[in-house]
Amino acid sequence: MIHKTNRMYLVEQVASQIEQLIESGHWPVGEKIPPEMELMNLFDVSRNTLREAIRALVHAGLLETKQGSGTIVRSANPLGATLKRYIKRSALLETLDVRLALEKQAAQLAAEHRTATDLSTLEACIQSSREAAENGDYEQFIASDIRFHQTIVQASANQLLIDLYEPMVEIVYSFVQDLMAMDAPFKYEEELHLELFRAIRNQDKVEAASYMEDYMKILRENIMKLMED
Amino acid sequence: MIHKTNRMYLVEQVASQIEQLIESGHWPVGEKIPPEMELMNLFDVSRNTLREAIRALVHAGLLETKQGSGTIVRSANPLGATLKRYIKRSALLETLDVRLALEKQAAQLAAEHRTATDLSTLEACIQSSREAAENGDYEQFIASDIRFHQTIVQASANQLLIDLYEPMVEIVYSFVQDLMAMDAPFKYEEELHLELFRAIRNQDKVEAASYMEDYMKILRENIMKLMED
DNA sequence: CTTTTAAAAGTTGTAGGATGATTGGCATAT
DNA sequence: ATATGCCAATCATCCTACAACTTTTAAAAG
Repeated sequence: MIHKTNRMYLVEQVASQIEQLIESGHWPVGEKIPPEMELMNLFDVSRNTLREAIRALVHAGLLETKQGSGTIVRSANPLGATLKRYIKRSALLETLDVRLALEKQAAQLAAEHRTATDLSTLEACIQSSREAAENGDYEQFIASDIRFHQTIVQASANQLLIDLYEPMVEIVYSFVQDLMAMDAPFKYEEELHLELFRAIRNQDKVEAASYMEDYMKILRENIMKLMED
Repeated sequence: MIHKTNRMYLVEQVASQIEQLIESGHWPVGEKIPPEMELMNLFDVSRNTLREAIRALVHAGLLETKQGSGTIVRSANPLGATLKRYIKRSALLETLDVRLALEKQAAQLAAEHRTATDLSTLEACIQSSREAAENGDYEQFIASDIRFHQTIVQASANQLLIDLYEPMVEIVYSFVQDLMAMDAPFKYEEELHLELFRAIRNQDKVEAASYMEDYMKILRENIMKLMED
């Protein structure tokens, strides 16, 4: 059996080399990459070929071009941009269900793998959320609540789970923020967060999942209430 | 507050128009799209601009170009290709945990929303799996098992969940298929599948989730056993 | 008439050059 | 020191040409 000469076109070669440079950190996020002229010489391709490769990565969310200025690395995670665009067009309630699925699993895994650092971060978030709720500070409240949940997902030590969760929670909270801007009342479910924290600390998977489900149920109800306006 | 004039470059305009044509089904999956010359006239852009747009969609997995032949629509789901590439590079056990998360949630939602058609499809899959297991027919066994689980996810009626699950299960089963090709013994957990089916039919969310978890545990153990070689 | 072969047309891949649009920095003038 | 205008750098778009590959067509051979 002779393999079909799976020819790799120049554009693909260049694109995957650039991708490699980004993911390996040789071209750090936020920094400018060399101008087209240099890259043409570096990869020894024409301008068209190079630009097609760059355009592909721009569309994928890895790069960002600014006419007259240059091209910068926007992200090192190819999944983020695509997922975010997709989730943005999905129904909020569907997104919430998926978030529940991921975060419930994350809570169970976190109960297994949580480190001392994770636990202290979680405690700090709860503290910060309480203060923000008392002061009526929306922004700080949302920020520390996000960090609490992100910490749980991070503690799961499952990179795929982390990468899927990240864009999802961004979208959900941007909705929430829009809604809250209309001066809606909000209440911090401190006891629930504390119970969840304790379950993870005590490595009790079942309890952790259960409290997470309770929290999501309340969040869902709150969002639906807010959406009625 | 003056908004930054978010200028939309030609390439992006063309790319998003093509995306639209694909997602709306005007350019069906598997069919050829018009050649570059026609598209240049259609969108009134130069060949370079058009090609950059097409290249972006090729990289995203929506299109596929074949030199000398033409360009065909490869997929109407922008998420699929990116996710698949990503999952392929993830650890199998991490992927399994995420799959468990999604499918457990799917089972609960399916218990709520399942239709009569879903139920009969599920029954047919169980029947087909049993026959395949008795005859030792690997391919049919895997095919009908996949269809069983896909049907559950479809029955959840959550499009985001479906789109996330699809590439995941493909990767997992391609692993399984590779492993099974080495003449490994396999056993069909019929009773478990039946219980899961009954729970969904009876709209018992808790039972459905529980049986799904049991199944995933067994699948995980089997895969780990196979991977030891 | 059928099959084989070769030419031609069609299509995407790559190259190179030219011009327009935007940005950022530099030098000049106030 | 600040403001203005000029200039260079950089990306965006367009154009033409040729190469590589595929499909179709037509001619040639049997």
